[in-house]
Amino acid sequence: MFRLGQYERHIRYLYETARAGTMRAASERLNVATSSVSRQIAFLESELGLPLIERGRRVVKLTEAGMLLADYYREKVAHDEAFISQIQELRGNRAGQVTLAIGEGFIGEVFSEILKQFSKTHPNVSLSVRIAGSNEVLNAIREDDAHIGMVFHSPPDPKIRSVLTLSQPLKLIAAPDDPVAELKSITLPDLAGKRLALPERGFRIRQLLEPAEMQAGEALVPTLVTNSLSLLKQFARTRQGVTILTDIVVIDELRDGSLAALPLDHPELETTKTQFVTRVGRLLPSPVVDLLRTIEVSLRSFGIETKRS
Amino acid sequence: MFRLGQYERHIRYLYETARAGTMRAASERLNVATSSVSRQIAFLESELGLPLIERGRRVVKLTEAGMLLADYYREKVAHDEAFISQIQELRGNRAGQVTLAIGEGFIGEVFSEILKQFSKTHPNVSLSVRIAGSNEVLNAIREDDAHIGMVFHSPPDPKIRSVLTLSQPLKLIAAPDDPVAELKSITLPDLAGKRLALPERGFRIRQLLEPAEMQAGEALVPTLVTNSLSLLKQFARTRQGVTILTDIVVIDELRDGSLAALPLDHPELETTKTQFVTRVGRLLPSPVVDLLRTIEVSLRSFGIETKRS
DNA sequence: AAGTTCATTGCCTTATGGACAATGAATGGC
DNA sequence: GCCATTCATTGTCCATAAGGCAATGAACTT
Repeated sequence: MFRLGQYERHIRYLYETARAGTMRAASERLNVATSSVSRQIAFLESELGLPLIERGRRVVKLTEAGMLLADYYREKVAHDEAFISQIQELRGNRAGQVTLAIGEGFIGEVFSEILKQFSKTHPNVSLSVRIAGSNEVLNAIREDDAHIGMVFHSPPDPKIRSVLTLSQPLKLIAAPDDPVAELKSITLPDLAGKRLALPERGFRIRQLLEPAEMQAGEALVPTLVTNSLSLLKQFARTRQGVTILTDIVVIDELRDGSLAALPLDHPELETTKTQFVTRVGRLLPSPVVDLLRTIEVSLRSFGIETKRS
Repeated sequence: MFRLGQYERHIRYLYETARAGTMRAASERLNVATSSVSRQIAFLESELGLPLIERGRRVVKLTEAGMLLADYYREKVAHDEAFISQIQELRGNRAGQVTLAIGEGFIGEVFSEILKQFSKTHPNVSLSVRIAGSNEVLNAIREDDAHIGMVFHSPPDPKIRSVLTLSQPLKLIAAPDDPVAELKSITLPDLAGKRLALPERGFRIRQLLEPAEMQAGEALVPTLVTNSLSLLKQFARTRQGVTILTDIVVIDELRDGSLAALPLDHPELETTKTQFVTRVGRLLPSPVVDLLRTIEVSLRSFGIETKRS
């Protein structure tokens, strides 16, 4: 099959010859010998099986086929330029795409504030945010379907690297006027009599609670089990009972005082983390690095401690 | 100054590598040694000063810059193709290749008649027709694997341009001597008692029916579910029951009287379209444009309304 | 007709792409 | 957790296409 791409040089020589009027002038502008120009054009003609210039005159004139080629070349140059300017933008980090995969419950005012801020400083970067369960998030990271993942206490994984860690102990979440909200902290056995809402088994929170229950010899008996984190919040806010979540999930409510949080007195539950993760060995485009930095700075400014890792 | 044209080969290798998944596979398709592919890509990266592929994984994945290059290359190839067809025309023989990607169910006597007609007027153009599901069709268009796609009611997509639209309301299809065939039109609730055959979930027809069912408060309970449209037709023709399709799928049977169609009385289902689509911004080789015109004219002569768009 | 001004051709040089083989790195099977 | 595969990279050598130079040829000027 005929590959036009092989002939870029040939076509350029033809084009310059047409512009300059003679091969000699073209060869000067191109900084090559006239013989080269002549040869390349002749070769192109033989490949196409069509004459491209009308010979035997003082100034070179293109045939119809030659003009088609010239038009083609002009467009190609324009196309190339457009592409190069895209690359330039990319070099300057001015453009690109960043995809995030975020565990449920992390989106809220704080998070959208962060994204808003990033969009302001990187107007040409398009952001894509996908909400998913922990395992889906990790999978998206492993498969490079997302640059950054945000998950709660992900288990170590040879393909996953944690780049930013927030200490996010599990806490008891209650309405501010609930009597327990007065306490400094609370233990699992203390929860025995309380009405409790928990996420479904399969949520990482449950997976962390279970061994702790075993250890404390106290099985938690939830009144409500749901896969909706906002239902859990509502359960507590409307004083139906209490629930167990982390700060960042209820940060909006903590700030406006519609919910209160108190530490759970249990070593395993106080050391849980929320992590921003990427794939091990993945080269991150610079806008992604910028976003990570933005996240770090913003969280700090919201009073949330972060740790690089 | 940086001349992109010098790197046609390099970019092609990169592109094929991305398509094939590994350099090795690409090198086979390109009929060169893997080492060449590796070298050319590495060289291109050093010239651009940007990484193009993410190393150290089983299947090669392009970086952002790599994707830009792939897009660039696709367009370049399309551009080249268009140019070559111009040259062919100049030579006098209208030759070339046109590839179609067609949703299942659209092939029938009418369609093969159209192709036959086109072949007669363009004896040197080779036609390639690929039958596929809606999503595959759209993908083939996005990747320039096909010039023209034919799909049923495709959702808007920034890379897809609809060039020809046929109004193709969903209709109830029944045998002509089935009592329902006497009606002027029918509503979804009217179907309650009927034996019904439907395509599998995942077919666009089902995706359109579902919201309509919700809206009508009437879930359709199919007797038969299949991924074979001809089985659906047969189901109706042999009086086992009725099905839901569009005119063009059963146009042969409507014309010879072995099936009847009546409108479904539902706003969403009466406005569905069948579309001929191309990639946005693709410069179409002239035989492709000719084929589109042939399609338009032929459909008209078969009494099917078309609308350019 | 002679002198310019180009284009073409022959011959040699050089740079680039490619083949092949060895080495390294990562993955999947058992 | 180790071994076998499967790729990718690197070194060495070779073929070839493009370029330089010089000689030749063709067309236009005066």
